[in-house]
Amino acid sequence: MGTSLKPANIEMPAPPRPNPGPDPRPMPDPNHADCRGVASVLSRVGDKWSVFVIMMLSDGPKRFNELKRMINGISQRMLTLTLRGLERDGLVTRTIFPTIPPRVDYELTELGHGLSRPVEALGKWAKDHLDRIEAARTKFDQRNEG
Amino acid sequence: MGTSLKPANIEMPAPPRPNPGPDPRPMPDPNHADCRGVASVLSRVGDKWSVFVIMMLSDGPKRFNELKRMINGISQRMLTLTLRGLERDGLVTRTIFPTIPPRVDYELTELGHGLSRPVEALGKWAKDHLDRIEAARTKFDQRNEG
DNA sequence: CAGCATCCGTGAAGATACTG
DNA sequence: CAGTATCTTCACGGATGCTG
Repeated sequence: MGTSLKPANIEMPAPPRPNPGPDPRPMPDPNHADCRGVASVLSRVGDKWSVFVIMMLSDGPKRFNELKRMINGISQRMLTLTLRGLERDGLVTRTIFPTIPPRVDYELTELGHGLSRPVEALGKWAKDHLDRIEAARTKFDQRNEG
Repeated sequence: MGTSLKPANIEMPAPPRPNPGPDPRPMPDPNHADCRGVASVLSRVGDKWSVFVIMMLSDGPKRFNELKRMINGISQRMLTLTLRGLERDGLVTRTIFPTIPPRVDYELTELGHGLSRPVEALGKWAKDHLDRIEAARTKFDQRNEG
């Protein structure tokens, strides 16, 4: 199917872009291969439970139920899965003390602490601009709903 | 169901925590109310498509299909939803040019540009430590699978 | 206390087709 | 070109019960 290739009515001159030059952009990393991997790391950050756990652990090791209490709303299942994920990524260590009852401490690794910095920066930004974002949301919802 | 409250075998003295003091931690923000809102912002960052779009838009406005091409793998539906979400949060603007064929430009707002900075910091961290993380993953998987 | 196994409901995401 | 609408799928997450 030709899908019409009429030379008429094609690409409009419509809006004069401020930047029509020959690609003068910095483009820090056009490498598509990296994106995949980076995305997997970012998705971990996007996981709200992971972020909370990292936050909670940023000031020292914690026990399982200690974390569960602090986060307040997470199910045991999710906490387990979250911790496993973080452990898998080398972001937290899991230390078992063979006492009775058993005790397990979770602690951020060097890598985990490193991650906590940009995450906290992001969290700070989020906190600082939260009101503006929520305002935008309300406004948008009103427009779209009224 | 007493679940046993024998004074014996209770809380162990097991591991001498380096920090058993009366909570000398900084605790930047114990406010639980904020967490909810912050989480909603973080979840947006965690959404891989949102991050990609923000990245793509960080160097100037783009059209719908332009973004679709650049991201390569996103469905039209997801791109639409992602852009709607970003627009709702006041992170991107949507400008319609009533030409034929129609043209819509998406551009980061001031807020969106502000967000792109910590996001890129996070992306940089992810890229820098990607190999270490992937190594940890492989190692973990081997342990758990072998 | 810490954690796994299981079941099940919800909704997020892809594919496809149609409209302005 | 830039969407909307619909259908289907399936992974995420909660609840529950059991083990070491």
